[in-house]
Amino acid sequence: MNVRVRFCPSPTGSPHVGLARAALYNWVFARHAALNGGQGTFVFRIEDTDKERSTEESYDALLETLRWLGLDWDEGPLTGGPHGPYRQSERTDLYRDVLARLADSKFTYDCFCTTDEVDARRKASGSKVQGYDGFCRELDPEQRAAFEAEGRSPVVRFRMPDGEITWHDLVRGDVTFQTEFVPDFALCRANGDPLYTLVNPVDDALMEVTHVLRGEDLLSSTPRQIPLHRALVELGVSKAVPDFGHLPFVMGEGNKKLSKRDPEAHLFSYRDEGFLPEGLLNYLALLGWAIGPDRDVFTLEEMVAAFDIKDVNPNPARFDLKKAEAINASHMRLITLEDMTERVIPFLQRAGVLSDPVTDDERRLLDRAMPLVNERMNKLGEAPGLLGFLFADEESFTRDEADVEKVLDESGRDVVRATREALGALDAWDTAAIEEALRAKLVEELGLKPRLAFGPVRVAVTGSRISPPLFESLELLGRERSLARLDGALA
RNA sequence: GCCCCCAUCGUCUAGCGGCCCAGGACCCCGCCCUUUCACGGCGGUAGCACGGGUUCGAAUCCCGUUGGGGGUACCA
Repeated sequence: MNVRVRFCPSPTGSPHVGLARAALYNWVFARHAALNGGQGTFVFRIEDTDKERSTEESYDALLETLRWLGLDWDEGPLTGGPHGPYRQSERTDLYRDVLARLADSKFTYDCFCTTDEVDARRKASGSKVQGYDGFCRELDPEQRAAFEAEGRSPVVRFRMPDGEITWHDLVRGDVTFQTEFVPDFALCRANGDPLYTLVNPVDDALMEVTHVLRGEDLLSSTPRQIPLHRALVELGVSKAVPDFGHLPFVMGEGNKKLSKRDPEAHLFSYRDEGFLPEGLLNYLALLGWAIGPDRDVFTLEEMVAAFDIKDVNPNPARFDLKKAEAINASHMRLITLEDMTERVIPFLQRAGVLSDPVTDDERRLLDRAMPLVNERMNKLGEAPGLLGFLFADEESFTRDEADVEKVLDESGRDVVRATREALGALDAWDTAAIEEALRAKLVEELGLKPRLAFGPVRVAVTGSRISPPLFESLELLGRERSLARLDGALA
C-alpha cells in the first residue's frame, strides 16, 4: 500500500502533547506502511495562513518538537520535497489558482453578506441551523453591482451539495452528516486571504495525501472537506479523496480537551524536566492505543511493527502525569548506563553541577557516580539533586535546612563526631573499609540502629536525607572532602 | 438551541457472542528486600452508566435514556 500522511500544525503558541500524539500516530502509520515493501511518506506542513496568530518562534518550536521526539519527516520544511513549499504562507499563488478554477466551474460563489445580515435573517426565519443561509448563491448581475457600488467586497463560499455526506472513519466507522446542517462555508476572506477551509484540503490534494489522521476537533469539518475534495477531483486537481481517521482527544485534569493554556499540555516542559523522548512517546501512544493485552512498555520500532489505525480507541483519554512518569521510568531502565550518562550531562550543566565543557576530572567522577544513581532516577532532571554534592566545592556546598533540623540535632551531632573520629583514623579509603569502620563504631560500639546511625552522616556529607548509597558516596567524595564535610556539619 | 462524537476499575486500557463471577498498567494500601531514596518481589481494594430488546448465551449486537465531549467564524 502506498501511504502518504501529513502532520500539519499551525505555528501558534507552544507545542502541546495532543499535537505530539497526532504526529506520532501519523509517523508510525507511515513507517508501518513502509514495512512490507510498501511505501510510507510522512509529510510535514506548516499551516500558517492566520497571519495574526502565527509566529516564527512557534514555527521553530514545531521543528524542534519533531527533532526532539525523533520523528523525522520525508517532505517538509528544511528537507523540501516534490510538493513544496511546505509553509502555506508561501503557497498563496497555488490557492488563488485553485480558487479561480473552482469559481469557473461554479463550485463556489461570491458572497457579499455581512455577519449581521445573516444573523438577522436567521432570526427572522426562525431557522435552527447555524451559519450561512445561501442568500448570495444565485446573485444576478444587478444585485452584484449594487453591492459593489456600496463598496462591499465578497468572500468566496463553497456551494454545499444537497443530501448527505458519509465516510468510513478509520477509527470511528461510518459517520454521516446531513448537508442541510452544513452551511456553505467561506474559503477565502474578503481581502483575498485564503482560509483554512480551503488550504487544508487543497494542500492535502496537491500533496497527494492518502490518509488524514487528525484530532477529533476536526470531525465536523470533514463533511465540508469531502465535497471540496470531490470538486478538486472533478477539476483534475487531485486523483482521489483521502481516507479520514479522527483521533480521540487528549483531555486534561478537568475532563476538558487539553488546551495550550494548560501547563500540563506543554511538550517542552516534559523535555526540560528530563523525560526521555522515547518515554514520552510511549506514554502518548498509550492514549488511545495498546500494543497488547498485558503490556505497555515498548520501543518505537515495536510500535511501528504493531500499529494499525483500526486498533485506535475512539474514546477520549485523560493525560495522567503519574503514569507518564512511570512509563518514562521504565525507559530510564531500558537505556544503557553510558547512554544515560551522556543524556544527563546537559541537565547537570544547566544546574551548574558540571562545567561546560565537562572537565576530565568531572567526567571521571561522573562515570564512577552514575552506577550509583541510574536506577534511582525516573527522569534525567533528578540527576543534579542526586549528584550535586559530589561536585560541589566546600564553599558552594549546602545542606537541606529541614533535613539538618530533623537529623542533625544533639544526638545526630554526636553521631557525626563519632564518625569523624572513626573515619579520621582510617587508613584505606574504599567502600568496604568505610562501611566496616562505621558499622563497628556506630552500630556495634554505640549500639545505634543502622537507620539512626547513618542518617546524620548522610545529611552531613551529602546535604540531604535522600542520596546515593552512603559508603560509596564517601569513597567517591574522597577522604579530605568527606572529613571536611563532617567538620562542617559540626561547626 | 441544533449537529456530531464518545461511554469497561479513580486514570490509561485488553476484550471484537460462550475462553470473563472481566485481564494488564498507573495510582492507592499492606508485606518482603534495605544505610536513606529509589529499584525489585509478593499480595490487596476497585469497573462493564442505566433501561429495554436480539440470542440457548451479551461487557461484546440493536434501540432508547442519562452522562461527558466537540462543533456551530471572513480561527485552525
